[in-house]
Amino acid sequence: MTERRPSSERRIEILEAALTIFVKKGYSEARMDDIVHEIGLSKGALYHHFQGKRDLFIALIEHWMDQFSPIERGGLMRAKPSREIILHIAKFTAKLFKRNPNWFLVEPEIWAFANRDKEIREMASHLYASVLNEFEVLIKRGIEYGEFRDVNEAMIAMSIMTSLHGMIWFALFKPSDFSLEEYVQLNMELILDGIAV
Amino acid sequence: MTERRPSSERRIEILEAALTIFVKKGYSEARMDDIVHEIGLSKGALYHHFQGKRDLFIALIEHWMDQFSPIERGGLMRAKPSREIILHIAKFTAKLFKRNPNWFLVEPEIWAFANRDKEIREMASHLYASVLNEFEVLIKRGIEYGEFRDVNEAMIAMSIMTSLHGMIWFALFKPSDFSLEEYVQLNMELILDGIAV
DNA sequence: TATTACATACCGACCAGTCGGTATGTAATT
DNA sequence: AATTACATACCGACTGGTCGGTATGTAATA
Repeated sequence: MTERRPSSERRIEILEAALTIFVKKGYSEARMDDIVHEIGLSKGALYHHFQGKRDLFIALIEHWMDQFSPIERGGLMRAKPSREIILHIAKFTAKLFKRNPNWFLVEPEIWAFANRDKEIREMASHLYASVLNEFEVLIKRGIEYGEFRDVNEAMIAMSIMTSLHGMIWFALFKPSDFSLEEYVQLNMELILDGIAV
Repeated sequence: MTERRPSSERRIEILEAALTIFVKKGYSEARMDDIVHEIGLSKGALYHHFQGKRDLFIALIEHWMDQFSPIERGGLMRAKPSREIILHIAKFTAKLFKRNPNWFLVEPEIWAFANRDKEIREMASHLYASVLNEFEVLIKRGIEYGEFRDVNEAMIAMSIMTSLHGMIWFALFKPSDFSLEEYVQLNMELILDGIAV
């Protein structure tokens, strides 16, 4: 029998295994047995910690959203110009991606699920809204301080988020022309230069 | 019994039904019976025209890629500046999206499949490479004619494609701040202004 | 000794794919 | 213009493996 561990720890371990499997095979093709096998646990154990597959996936999304909260705090240095903060967030995100691509590669899976599940769609909507809002605030601030032109901040926030999402496409189809960091960096500068006064 | 129709017609009818179902439920959750039910056909008929589910999906991707070939010819007016052509393609794409969102909403499904199926990944890679190439050519041309600064054309091409992909996110999470057309238009102008001399 | 963390054996709904058969063409032969 | 021969389009009951979930047990821990 596997070493016993407190539920709080084991849950996280399961969630991480689930992430790996869900990314590799996709939600529907992922087997509960695969996940359990990944950590040498039993099905009974899995169902002891989670109610079922959907429940596990929702827990995973919650866990996933927590992992991204550091980004929200990426704007620690409130003193600096918005441009610097946004570039920092972008660089930080790219680094995060390099270290753990799976956190990003689940996203299409979440999208797909959101498309047919209202609750999950609302969860995702909520997250994206808060990310967008953070960028909007930064841009608004930049406009007020005469750093940016008087642009539509919601639009620019979306452009930024879309660019960051481009990383996922990048990871899937691996274009060889340039590196991920270059892409994020240059793309972000393109946007920021575009709205500079 | 359903009216008999030549294979060429019936295949397309099935592919269109498959598109609807795959978008609504996702590949794995889509049932062959769902597809067949959509057009009032029998399972036997479906398996007469296609070898299986995966085969059907591959055929769908091929059909899907054909639908996008007009985009490649969106740059008919070779005389005009690249900026105009690119804006035109973007507008055209947005219009296409409005008219038939399903053609775009399968894309996450294709991505997800590409992630676990080499053949499909290569098909998708090939398409994206050709789309990227078209934009690259346009940008290179713009640089040569002194329309754009001396930028990395591969990078900008990716920025453009990423922005267009943002439409999918848009359709899924429907932000209320502005319309799809506005997003595409403004986003594209942002990029093009950014690389203008 | 009650509870928590796990294991094992098992269930049964579900669904891709099969297959024997029918119906409707179409083109050569008489 | 029948008749024969073959091809294409379609039907739907059936099956067999798969996999999410459950029932029941046991060992560790508090």
